[in-house]
Amino acid sequence: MSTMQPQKNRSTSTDSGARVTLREVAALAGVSVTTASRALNDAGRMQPETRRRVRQAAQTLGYRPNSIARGLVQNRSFTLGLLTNDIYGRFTLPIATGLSRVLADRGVSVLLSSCHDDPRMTRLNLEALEEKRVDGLVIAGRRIDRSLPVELPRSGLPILHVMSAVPEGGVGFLPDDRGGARLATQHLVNLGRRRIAHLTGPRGFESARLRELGWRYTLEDNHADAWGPALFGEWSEQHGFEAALQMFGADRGQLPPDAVFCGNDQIARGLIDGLTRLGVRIPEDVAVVGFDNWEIFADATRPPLTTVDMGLVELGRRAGLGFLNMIEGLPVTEGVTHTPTELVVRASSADT
Amino acid sequence: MSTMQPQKNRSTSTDSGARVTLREVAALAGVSVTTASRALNDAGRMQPETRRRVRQAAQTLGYRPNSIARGLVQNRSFTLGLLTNDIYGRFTLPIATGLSRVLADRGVSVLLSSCHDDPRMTRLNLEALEEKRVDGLVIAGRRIDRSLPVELPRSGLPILHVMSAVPEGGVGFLPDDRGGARLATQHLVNLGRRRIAHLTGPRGFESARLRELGWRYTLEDNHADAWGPALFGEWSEQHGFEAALQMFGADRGQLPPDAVFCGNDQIARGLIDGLTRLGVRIPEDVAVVGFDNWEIFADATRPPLTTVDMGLVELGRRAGLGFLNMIEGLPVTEGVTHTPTELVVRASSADT
DNA sequence: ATTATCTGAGCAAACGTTATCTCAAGCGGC
DNA sequence: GCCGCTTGAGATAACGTTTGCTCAGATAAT
Repeated sequence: MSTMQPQKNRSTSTDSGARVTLREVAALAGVSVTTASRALNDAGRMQPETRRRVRQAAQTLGYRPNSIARGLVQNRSFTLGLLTNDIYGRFTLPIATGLSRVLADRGVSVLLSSCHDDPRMTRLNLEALEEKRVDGLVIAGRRIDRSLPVELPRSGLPILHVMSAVPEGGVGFLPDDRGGARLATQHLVNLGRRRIAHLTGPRGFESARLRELGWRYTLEDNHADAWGPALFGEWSEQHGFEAALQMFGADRGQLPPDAVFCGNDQIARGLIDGLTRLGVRIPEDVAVVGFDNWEIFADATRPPLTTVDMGLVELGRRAGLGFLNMIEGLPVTEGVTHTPTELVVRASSADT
Repeated sequence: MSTMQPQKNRSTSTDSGARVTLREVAALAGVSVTTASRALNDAGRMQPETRRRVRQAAQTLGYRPNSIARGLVQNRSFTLGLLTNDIYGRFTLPIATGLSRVLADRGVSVLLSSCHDDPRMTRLNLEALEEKRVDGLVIAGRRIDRSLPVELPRSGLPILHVMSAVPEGGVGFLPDDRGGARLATQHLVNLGRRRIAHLTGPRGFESARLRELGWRYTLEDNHADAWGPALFGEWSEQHGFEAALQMFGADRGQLPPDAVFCGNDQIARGLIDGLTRLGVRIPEDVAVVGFDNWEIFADATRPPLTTVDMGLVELGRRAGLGFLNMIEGLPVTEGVTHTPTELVVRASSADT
């Protein structure tokens, strides 16, 4: 055990721990604080030489502008609040990555608040974000048809919803579930498969319904028949595993599917396990495509799984751009924007 | 498309969008700003009645203190920077949860910066955190024997390392890998297993080495023999799957193990898949224990997997407490603190 | 020459708090 | 009735920026 003192250095000349302020930069450059400020911000008019001198001084002293002071006068915090109920961050972290990728260059950082569907926690977090005067709020959920238990604050604050229900008149970004399903299904059609089944999560999930629609419509577009109706169930390996037996096990008086589009990678994983056990060959007998591109699953199946990537990083990026537009008063697409998905082809749907 | 104007309301009397300031609260309560500030902060001496009146006024107006202004004068931002290279957030998000759980009550929020092992990104993020004047920094990695590619900033700033290498003289929090391995192994011993194998990740990982040590020492403590040396390999299902064949497939002129302690849940998953295929019964013939309690795996194995939970939320909590102590100049344990793990017993090691 | 315009730069006032003094009133002790 | 002490509260100066205004000198227009 040892005691560490917090630093309490109100700048005394050359105290190395103390932060250097604009005043010191100005002094070194031989200009006023005003001029120094303008020089560093590329604002105002001035002799190029003066600007250069100030820059040089800032460099020498290792000056870092104090974002707090700047925030006070500009009434901004250069901060975006990310409120999420995602515990393991499967969705939230890629989105956060995309967000900061566009925001970092603009000096905006992300304040992460995970409230575990706990209203008290949510309120506490929201109050903290409010006091920190975040420049905007991103509400990130886990499913696109539920909203967080959150009473949204003062009007005028830019708010974006991602991976969650978007309220009337709100701005939101969701992955294009239907489009992703189309990509997957079209891919299977293109491979020459003609008996394409769909195996997915609970009917109660909007995502499941949208993916089913994408599957069905794509088949229609191609004048192909579906292999039976979609099999709704749990978002679990168990569900996929059991479906394998159901589709191939007993004689159903019907040819089994030659391709299965699964609503997520877990289901696909279970299905593949089940099929493998039954001696069904993948992709020769049945091609399998998943959804999510959760690599821990997609790479673990044998063979590796072709799957739809939701492009969550890109989704975060777009949300970030939307946010930037909002705080600058530029036009922003109201309502829901669907961001593109991408098919990642692996061996489970290889051309045979 | 529609245009949304940013709010630009410098408080004009009762403009509903404008933030209410302390001045207005003070006016309503009929006191000076100074007094209002003290009343709300439980500071100074004053008539209880006065304090009450100010509180009431603040309540009425929906006053939220401006953390930025407060930060400027107190030279704090009430913000903690969390720098991580974890992409999917498997480790980082639980840690962040633990962190904010203790920090939220103290008004401290978490600024998330994920730098993907990209030095440029890291520097950019670090600069942003520096300009935001974070009160401290938590460096969160993915493995305990590597540090992030990061040049740490001004001395005096509290820095904590979690799930990453802790530099000389630094403060760090790591899960107790060895202790977790002991829990797992002792559990198997207590079940009466006598031929306990260990199947884990690459030797190059400190975690793998520590878990192996915990396994070995626990066996020694119990005067039990190990079932062969530990099998190091990949952190993958593949590795577990192949090990199953190796242990049980060919005749090795040796009794197979009656228990396997795996270095992580993926390996355990692969092992169980392999064993099941070989017709080995779990837990009757072989008990299996994993490490990580990654529920997506632990619940997917059949039977469900007994595994060691690293207690990452608790780890985050402790790191948060450490941070609070540091900024208050209280004693902090230097060096590495190992936080407790917990055994989560499921059917794969049920008593038979 | 005289006036208008432009240029480069500084002064001073914000921004919303907290912190350091100051001060008046009340009160008990002598 | 004077002195010290406490109590309650306000005035004022920070904190480190940005920004509107001012202003002297240079340059261009009349």
